Amino acid sequence: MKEKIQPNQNLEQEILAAAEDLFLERGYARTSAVEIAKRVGCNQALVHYYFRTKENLFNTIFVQKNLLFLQTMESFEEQDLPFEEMISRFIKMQFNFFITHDKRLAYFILDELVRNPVRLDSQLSAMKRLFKSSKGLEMRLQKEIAEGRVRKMTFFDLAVTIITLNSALFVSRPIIIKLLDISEEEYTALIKLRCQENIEIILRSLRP
Amino acid sequence: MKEKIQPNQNLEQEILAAAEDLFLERGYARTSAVEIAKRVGCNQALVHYYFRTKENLFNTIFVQKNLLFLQTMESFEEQDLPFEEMISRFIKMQFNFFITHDKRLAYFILDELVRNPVRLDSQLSAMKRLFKSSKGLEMRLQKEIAEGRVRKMTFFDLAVTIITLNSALFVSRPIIIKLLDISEEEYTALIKLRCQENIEIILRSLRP
DNA sequence: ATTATCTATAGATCTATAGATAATGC
DNA sequence: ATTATCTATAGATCTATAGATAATGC
Repeated sequence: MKEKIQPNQNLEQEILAAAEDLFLERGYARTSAVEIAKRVGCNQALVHYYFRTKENLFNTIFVQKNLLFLQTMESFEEQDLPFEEMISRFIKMQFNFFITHDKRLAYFILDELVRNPVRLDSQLSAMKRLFKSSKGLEMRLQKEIAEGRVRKMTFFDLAVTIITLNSALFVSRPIIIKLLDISEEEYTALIKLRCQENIEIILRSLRP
Repeated sequence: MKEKIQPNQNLEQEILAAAEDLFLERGYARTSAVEIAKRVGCNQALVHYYFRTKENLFNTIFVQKNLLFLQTMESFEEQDLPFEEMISRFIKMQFNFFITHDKRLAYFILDELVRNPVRLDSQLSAMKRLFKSSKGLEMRLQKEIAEGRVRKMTFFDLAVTIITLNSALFVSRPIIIKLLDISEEEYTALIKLRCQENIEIILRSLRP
C-alpha cells in the first residue's frame, strides 16, 4: 500500500527534514513523531531509533536554527561604512536571512523561547554572546550620538525597533496571507516592499 | 488531604479563571484539563461538566479576549484632533490595554491565530470588521498625505508599524525578563518607557 | 556481524463520559 | 427534584522500547 518514492539512502536526513518542516509549521507541542514518520513514509519507531527522543530531535533542529540566526547577526561587520548605510545593510541582511532560509523561522524561534522556559534558559548564554559581540555597534551608536549625527537613544531601543519591525511580517505570516487573501508569491512581494519601509522608518528614527 | 481555601460559591468562574491564566501562559496545546483542575483544587471531570470540551473552554476565552481587543481598537474615535495627537493617543491606548488587561494577551492571540488555521478562519470576519471600521482613519491618513502634512505611505504599512512596535515588548516578555534579568516591576517600567519611544518613532515616520 | 527497518506493545497522558454521592432549592 | 461534585474508567493518543526480520558491509 505504502510506496517509497526515493531510494532511502539516508532516511535519517529525511526524518530530520520532515521534522524540521512540521516543527516550523506547528511547533513542538502540536507535532507528533507519528506525523513525522507518516510524512517520510516510514515507521514511527525509526524516529526514535535515530533521535532517541522527540525532545532530542526538536532540540537538534532548534539549536541549529537559533545558532544559525544568532551567528548570522553576529557576523555582521561593516564598520567602515556611514552609520545610516550600515543600518540599512543590516536590515536588508536580516530580511534576506529569513527569506532565503525559511519565512517561518522567526516565529519558530520566538515561540519556543516564549513558551518553553527550559529552552530559553538553555539558549541564554548564546543570546548574551550576541549582545556582547554587538558592543562594537553600540559604541558606534554612542559615537554618532555624541557627535550629534543621531538623536539620543539607547542601544536596547534601537535593537528592539530593528528586530521587531523586521520580523513583523514573518511572524504574522499566516494571518497576513489569510487577511489579505494573497498567495505566497504576493506575500513575498509584500515583504520585500516592507523591507524598504523599515529602512525608511528606522533611519528617520535615528535622525537628530 | 486536599482542602478548599474558598467557599466555592462559583466554581465555574474559578475554573474559567484558572483556565484563562494557564492558556495565557502556555497556550492551548501545552495546557491540560488536569492542570486546570489541579490549580482550582477540584476534580478534572468538573472542567468538562461546565465546559463540555477543552476546545469549548479555550474558545470561550479566546473569542472573548480577541473581541475585547478588536472592539477596544474599533472604539477609538478622536477625529477632531490633530493627526499626530490622534496617533499618539492611539499608541497610548494600546499600551494601556495590554497593561491593564494582561501583558500576555498579545502573544496569546498571536500564537493561536498563527498556529491554528481553524481559529484564524473563525476570527477572520471579526478582524475584517476592524479593518472596515478603520476606514475613517484611513481616509484621514489620505487627507493628511494629500495636504502634504504626512509623507506618502499606505494605511497597511502604518497599521503594521503601530501594531508591531506596540506589541513587541509584550510578545517577547519572557525573553526580555530573562535576558535583562529584571523583575516584573522593572519590566513594566521598561514598557512604559517604550511607549514614549514608539510615539517618537511613529510620529517621525509620518513626517513629510 | 552490524546496522536499518518493522511489528507489537508497555506505559503515560489526556479527554470525555457514565454513574454514584453530596449539596441545594423548593 | 435538581444541580454540583466526585470516583472510576473507556478510549484515544503519543512516546519510547523490546524483539523480530531484512539489508548491508566485511
